[in-house]
Amino acid sequence: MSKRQDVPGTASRILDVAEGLVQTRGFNGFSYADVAAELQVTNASLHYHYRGKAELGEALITRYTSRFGQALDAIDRAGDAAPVKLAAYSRIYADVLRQGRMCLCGMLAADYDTLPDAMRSAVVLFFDASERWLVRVLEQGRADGTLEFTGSVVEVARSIVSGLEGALLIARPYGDVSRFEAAADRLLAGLATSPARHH
Amino acid sequence: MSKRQDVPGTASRILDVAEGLVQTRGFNGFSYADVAAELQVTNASLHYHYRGKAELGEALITRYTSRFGQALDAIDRAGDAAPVKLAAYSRIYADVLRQGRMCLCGMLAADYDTLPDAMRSAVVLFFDASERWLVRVLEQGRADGTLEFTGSVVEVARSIVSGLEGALLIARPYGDVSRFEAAADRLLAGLATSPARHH
DNA sequence: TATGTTACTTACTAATAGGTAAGTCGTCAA
DNA sequence: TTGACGACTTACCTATTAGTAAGTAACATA
Repeated sequence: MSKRQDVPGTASRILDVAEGLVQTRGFNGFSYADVAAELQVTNASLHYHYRGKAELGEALITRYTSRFGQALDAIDRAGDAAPVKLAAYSRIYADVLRQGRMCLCGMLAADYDTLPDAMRSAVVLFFDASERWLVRVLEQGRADGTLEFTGSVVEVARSIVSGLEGALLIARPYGDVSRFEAAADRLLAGLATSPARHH
Repeated sequence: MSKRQDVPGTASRILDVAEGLVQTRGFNGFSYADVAAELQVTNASLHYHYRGKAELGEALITRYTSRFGQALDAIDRAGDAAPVKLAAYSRIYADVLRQGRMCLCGMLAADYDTLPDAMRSAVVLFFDASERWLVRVLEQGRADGTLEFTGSVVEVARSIVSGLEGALLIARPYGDVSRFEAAADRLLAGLATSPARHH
């Protein structure tokens, strides 16, 4: 019933290594051999767990999206005001950058033209899910007066996603987390009402 | 003294093709063979004009940066108000997207970890040049009252660069130029004072 | 104890990668 | 007209790519 070994299991350790490689080098910037070498298994062993690079890529996005969703759920459960939720959201990105990584799906957005169809759809689903969560937070914040903005909620949600992804993208060549933080803070500061005005 | 043929010349046609490939597929998503096939020359001919992929990449960034600089000079020569200049700046990005492309240096920012040193420096120079131009425009706009913003000019300039690059990045999976435009408009609308207030 | 099943390995393969050495062919200046 | 030069091509080469076929050792179940 349970796995023989409860050390993570090769399938998920393959995902761990591949995830890091995609987030730093892109989907066309790593090979099965890179993953195999780091795990000290053979190339063929990877093919046992994931039929091909396309399937590995799909599994990568699926797991990443589900973990991201869990992080968003955790933010929801904390039950803070909308501006605090948005700050927590941007902290997810900052943490990725602190590991010297790009957002997995941001990286794959750059590689989009070269991706197999199943991966393309999965990337879009990630951004859609992010957008839906942000829309809910923005609506909450506007309703309770903690957020203030012009234009549609969807447009604001999209500009947050693209603003944070862009800030990640540009911060990496400069190796400078504070560059990301400054951009993220500006982005979100433009939405929050001054604390005095709340309620 | 002048070229035998004034049809573009192979060296620059190589750059044209490679540029398109990098902007759509990334630096690790194309090969010398792809470029050679499209130009109907041999692989070895590319090596004659550019010693290796690293040198080709460098030439690509240098030309792109210089063309970008020319576009910025043209905006300056038009002598419009700062908000108009910023709109023209964002139009450069929109035009790239309309060709189904990512900004060359935005794409290379994603590939950054895999790039040779010379290419890395050149990418950073591109962003620095963009930032310097934006800083001048922002200072001009603040001085003449056409722009209004909190925080340092440099931070605003950086948030414009990363905001536009991110909007490009995310718009491509959706194949939707209007997604970019909406984000770009929001980004710049937050800086302009209402026309009535000018001077 | 036979029969699977899981998680691999060894030993390949064909295609593609970037790159090189040596030659060819037309043009041009002396 | 000769010889140098620019712009290539032919013919390689080696490493790496993703991927496969067949086997095996360890365990589990009946």
